[in-house]
Amino acid sequence: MNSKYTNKLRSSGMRPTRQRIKICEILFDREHTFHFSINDLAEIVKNNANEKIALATIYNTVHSLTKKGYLKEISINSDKSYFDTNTSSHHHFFDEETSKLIDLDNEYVDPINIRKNIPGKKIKSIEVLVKVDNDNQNQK
Amino acid sequence: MNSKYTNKLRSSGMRPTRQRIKICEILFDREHTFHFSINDLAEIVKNNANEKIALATIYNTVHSLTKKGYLKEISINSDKSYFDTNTSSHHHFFDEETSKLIDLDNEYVDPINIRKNIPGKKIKSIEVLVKVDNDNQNQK
DNA sequence: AATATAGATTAGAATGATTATAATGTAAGA
DNA sequence: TCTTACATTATAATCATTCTAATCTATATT
Repeated sequence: MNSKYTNKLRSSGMRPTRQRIKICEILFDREHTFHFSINDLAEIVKNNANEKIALATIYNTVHSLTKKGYLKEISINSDKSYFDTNTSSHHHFFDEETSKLIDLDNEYVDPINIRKNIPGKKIKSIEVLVKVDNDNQNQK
Repeated sequence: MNSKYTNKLRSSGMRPTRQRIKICEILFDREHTFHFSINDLAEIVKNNANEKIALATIYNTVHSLTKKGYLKEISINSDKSYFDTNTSSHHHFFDEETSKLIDLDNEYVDPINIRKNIPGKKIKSIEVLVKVDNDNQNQK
């Protein structure tokens, strides 16, 4: 049981279990950034892995990876959580037709200056969500 | 059965029922913009109204008002929907400590220019979410 | 004003995402 | 190899939301 994720997990204080390694391979052995819901991931695990992983384990592992900073949670829709393997601060397009997320890297958006502040509060993040829809479609 | 909301509802193609008028009064008889979850609203209805309104009716009415453009849905948390009586395009602070939304009017944010586009897609909205937390608190 | 009916409300059941539980399994240090 | 703290698992529980089917009502028609 060895994988390039064994150390990554261990050094983050997570025991490198079979299930976690498998999930890491699915999530991070990719060319491009990957947006997914828990359900998407559970489907991939089911089709791809040669062993079952309990849904609760998938939830736990994704949440642990998020807490450790290897995944980023994104809130677009209220009915489901999305996660992103691109953990850098960046923005998103959300395609209303397909309900898919597309990264919008910082280089395409000028720095955003907020000319208001809330007493006693500190800005933790600034993120832009650009909703798009088909070009040839009428307003709803 | 008459109210300043009777015509507003009727002219939007919604029958002015007792329940809808009551909900409109709760939502719109306010000085300031109001951010709420369905649960918040249901609590207010329960404490404030002298009649029960079924939860399903509250959901239906809020969704109808949203569809008609009198409310705006905001996605912050994946576990709950928030709505806003300020339907103009504007941005938000989200206080991570209290889980409360605060309006961030456009005047405090410079126009945002997106230097990327998706073929065949048209931008419908651009919104900024600024997450804040207590100033004197350590990073998690 | 009385009637008919399309649309609205209702209570409760159903659904779907997520979390909790408690039993069993396992990584890793002694 | 043993031990044990942590993980995984199947299942049940929870919570927000939606569906259903019965009842009600606003309003157009008589």
